[in-house]
Amino acid sequence: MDNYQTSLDPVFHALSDATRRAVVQRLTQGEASVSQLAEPFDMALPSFMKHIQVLEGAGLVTTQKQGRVRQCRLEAERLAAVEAWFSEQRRTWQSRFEQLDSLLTQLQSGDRDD
Amino acid sequence: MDNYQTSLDPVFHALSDATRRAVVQRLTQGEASVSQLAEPFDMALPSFMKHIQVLEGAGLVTTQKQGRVRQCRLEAERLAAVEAWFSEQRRTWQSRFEQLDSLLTQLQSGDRDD
DNA sequence: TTGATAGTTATCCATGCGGCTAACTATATG
DNA sequence: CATATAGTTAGCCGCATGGATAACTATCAA
Repeated sequence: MDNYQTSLDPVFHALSDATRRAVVQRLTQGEASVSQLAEPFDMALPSFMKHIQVLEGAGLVTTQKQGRVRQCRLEAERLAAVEAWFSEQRRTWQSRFEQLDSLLTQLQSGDRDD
Repeated sequence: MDNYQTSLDPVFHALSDATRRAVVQRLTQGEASVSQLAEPFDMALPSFMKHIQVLEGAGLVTTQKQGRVRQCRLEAERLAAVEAWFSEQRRTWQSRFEQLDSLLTQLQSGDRDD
């Protein structure tokens, strides 16, 4: 229950690069081959391949070779796992915020004791 | 509208480290000084300070010096901005998924034409 | 079978990152 | 004033990252 936190390291790292985020974004629309994914980027193929490998290592993308073509697809559950981390943070932060808010309301109503 | 994507780089990078995520998590509960934040970690202070600086550089945390103490607080809007990126991805992915689903349903109903 | 296509492997390079120590500044406090 | 406390600054180190090129393998098409 705490352990999954550790595995977030590579996922966040994978998403910390604009090229890789663009690839993820592209893959939300459906599968694509490596060269299809690489096409928009002014980058040598081996360099681009590293990005794919980082995404794959993070579990955000899975790939499969069909003939000489490697198809890539998004692992949406992994994205969802990261979203869950944010929800958790927001939950704590919001509950504190609401406590502060109600405290402030109390203080204000106590102020005007005319 | 596309530009904010670029600024996500440092935020994701900041969150790609377990120490920094733990700091964020701690700060959801309220402000804290640098040494209070550093206490759980077996790390020299200057090393820890770098983490705070990374978080600050990403806009996830703001700090303010009161006397010799530096207070840190979470910038929740920044967290929310990242959450928004995920929602965007999920939105695209889900709509594609629903299309595939309805397509599949159509094919199945076409199958049993007895 | 001869190309062209799609990746892969190997190697190199500059820069950045996450840790450290040592030495310093500035503020409380006895 | 003297000393402890809370950060800060500077510099070092090893390793990872993101880019490149060159040369290779494997598959598809004419």
